[in-house]
Amino acid sequence: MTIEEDQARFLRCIGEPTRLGILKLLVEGEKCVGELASVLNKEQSLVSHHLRALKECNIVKDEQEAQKVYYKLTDVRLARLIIDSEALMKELSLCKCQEVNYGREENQRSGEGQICPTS
Amino acid sequence: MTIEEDQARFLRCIGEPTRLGILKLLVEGEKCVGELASVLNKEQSLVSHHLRALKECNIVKDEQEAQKVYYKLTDVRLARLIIDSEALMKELSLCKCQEVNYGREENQRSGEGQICPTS
DNA sequence: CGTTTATATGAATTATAGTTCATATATAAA
DNA sequence: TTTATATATGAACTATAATTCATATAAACG
Repeated sequence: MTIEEDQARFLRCIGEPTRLGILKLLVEGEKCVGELASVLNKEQSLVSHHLRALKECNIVKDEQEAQKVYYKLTDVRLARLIIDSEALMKELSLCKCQEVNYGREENQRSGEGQICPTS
Repeated sequence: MTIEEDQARFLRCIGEPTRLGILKLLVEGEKCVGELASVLNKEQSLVSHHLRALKECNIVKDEQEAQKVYYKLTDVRLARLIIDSEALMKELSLCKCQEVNYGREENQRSGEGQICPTS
């Protein structure tokens, strides 16, 4: 089991339309299953299946309160990931030819090709 | 076609083990197909298929140079996304019960539940 | 208790995606 | 102008995942 397999599972878990819908609602605050289903206009069982998938990836956690079960994000940084990836996706689909300053390996000058530019 | 569908496609495109392997190599600098295939120890045609998928999502772009075709990330921020999501995934899988300070909607006090805490 | 409300689950179906293999294309080199 | 090298492609196969439906569980309420 490689790190890429784990990371892929994690990203694919987030990368499903209905689950993204759920997660974006949970960014605003915790919600119960029925609430999610009705807002998203999806079947309760479908939402339940998706919540289970999210829970298995530790992306959400649940808490029972009377009959209802409330779900919330396990970590605030998930909200960032969701929001940032949406923004990035939008930009990339608009601008297919945005330049990146990595050089060919043999041509790299120092300072280029760094992963996290100080901005 | 909703924004969640687009975003899901984008995240799923990144969220595949071999493509993540490719992308992590491209974070270091551009590479040609054969180079990627040999480092990853995968068939050339498989890598080629995956590169096409990445290209269709505007995640990578290619540039021919003699017989070789070099691929690179379209945007530096993709490196950030890949690195940050790996870090987050690792933390979440270690710590399944990390608290997040969103309140139930009806219980939210001002300042809680904000998306991007100033940190 | 029986009934309503809320959620979960499993099996069956359908849809989507990854992989392999054979082969096509295209540039460069002999 | 044939041969070698590098990459792309399409079809067939296989694997994985999403959706639906029927039903199970479980708490609350009359």
